[in-house]
Amino acid sequence: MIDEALREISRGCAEIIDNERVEKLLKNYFEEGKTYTVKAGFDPTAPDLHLGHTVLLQKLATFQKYGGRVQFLIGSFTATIGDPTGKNATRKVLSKEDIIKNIKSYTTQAFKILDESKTEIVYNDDWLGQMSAADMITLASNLTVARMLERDDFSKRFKSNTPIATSEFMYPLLQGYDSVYLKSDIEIGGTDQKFNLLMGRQLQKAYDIKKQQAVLMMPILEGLDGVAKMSKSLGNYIGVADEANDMFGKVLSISDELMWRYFELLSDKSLDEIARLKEGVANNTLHPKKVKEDLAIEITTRFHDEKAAQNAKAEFEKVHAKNQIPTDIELFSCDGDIWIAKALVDCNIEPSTSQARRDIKQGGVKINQEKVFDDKLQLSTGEYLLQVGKRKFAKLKVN
RNA sequence: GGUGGGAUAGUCAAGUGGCCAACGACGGCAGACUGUAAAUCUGCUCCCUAUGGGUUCAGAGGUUCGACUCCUCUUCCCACCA
Repeated sequence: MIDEALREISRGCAEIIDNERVEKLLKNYFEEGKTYTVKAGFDPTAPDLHLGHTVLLQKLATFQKYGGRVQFLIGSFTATIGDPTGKNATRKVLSKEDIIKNIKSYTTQAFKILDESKTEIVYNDDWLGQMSAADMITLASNLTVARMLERDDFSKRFKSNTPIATSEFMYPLLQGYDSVYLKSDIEIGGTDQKFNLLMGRQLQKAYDIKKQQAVLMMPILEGLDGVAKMSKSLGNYIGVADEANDMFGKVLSISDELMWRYFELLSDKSLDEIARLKEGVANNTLHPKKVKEDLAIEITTRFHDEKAAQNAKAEFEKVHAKNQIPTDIELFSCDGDIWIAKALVDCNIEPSTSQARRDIKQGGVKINQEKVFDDKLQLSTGEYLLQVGKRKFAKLKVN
């Protein structure tokens, strides 16, 4: 039992620090029914979760299966500083109102994966906001500047003459102090959080918490480009709240290489089964597209439902494999004749008339399925199906 | 506090009086090829109904026929010294 739980917990993990502690906690749970706390922090800097976040959430859900009580920490205080991790510039600081707004959509999305009854939502504003200047100084004395500058992200910024705000130095300390306050047994986060996560252990020791938290790190999920970390600001993400069609399409657009990564970190399939699929693709008994489709179905089903996922698949085939037009196309209308470039801009499928003209000249624009090359074309009364590239569509009714 | 260096398009980064809407790289968009994949190749990449016009090189002034380039002030960043 314990072994099975351990295996499931360590699946996909990049690193576990203090594995013994994890084992002990599990043992206590299975033998005496004792629960334990698992902390994970989330910065409400963006209102929407994406699959990168769900890697952590799924891991938390696994812990919940085996006696873990999740401390879902909203960094309501720390968000006002901005986590410097992995950033090469000081992050923009959020206003209180933005944060509150973000939290709500954040948690509803999270509970698509987490068991709400085993989750406690905590805000670090509650304790960090109470700290006095003296408390801060005491906290800060736990860390030297030299150590801080050892951090890769800071040292890079330092070397490249990118500014580092002093407040950013406080970030790891505050995150670590959260673990002190919450007396967390385990904390999980991305590998890029290692420094911050370990700070929790160090501070728990400094503040005389008997047991230091175990730390479990998950790999960072690459975004759709397969290179950079999935993030909203880079636009390479699949959002939890994405429409089924988008979600399906986005998964299918990832490279074959990246697909295995997504399988490992996002799929519920067993590692054995994934290995089998991989082998099948390698020896040509399985078509990679088929395998990717299954993954897309699985992920889409998780956030929508089976039916929506199947519809998305059918829609996708229709639009892309058979080159037909999608079912739902946004309809626009205008009065009087309209210049084609202007029409494309008005329908939000081109950013500027200049860009529209360029695309037209390059054969990237279709009207009613026919390529157009005349960038001076006027559309007179009637209904038109406008298309830019492969995936931007709009219907326009000219009155 | 002192001294010196810097700020250029989405990002990095050339340009040091007219040849500059500004080299190049990356990113992005479109086309070809495909499995809407990847890789590759080609074109484009400030805005504007455009062989032309407009607004750009941190901000404000100035010198000049002409400024991203020179001068002054301001803001921000960096380095060294204190």
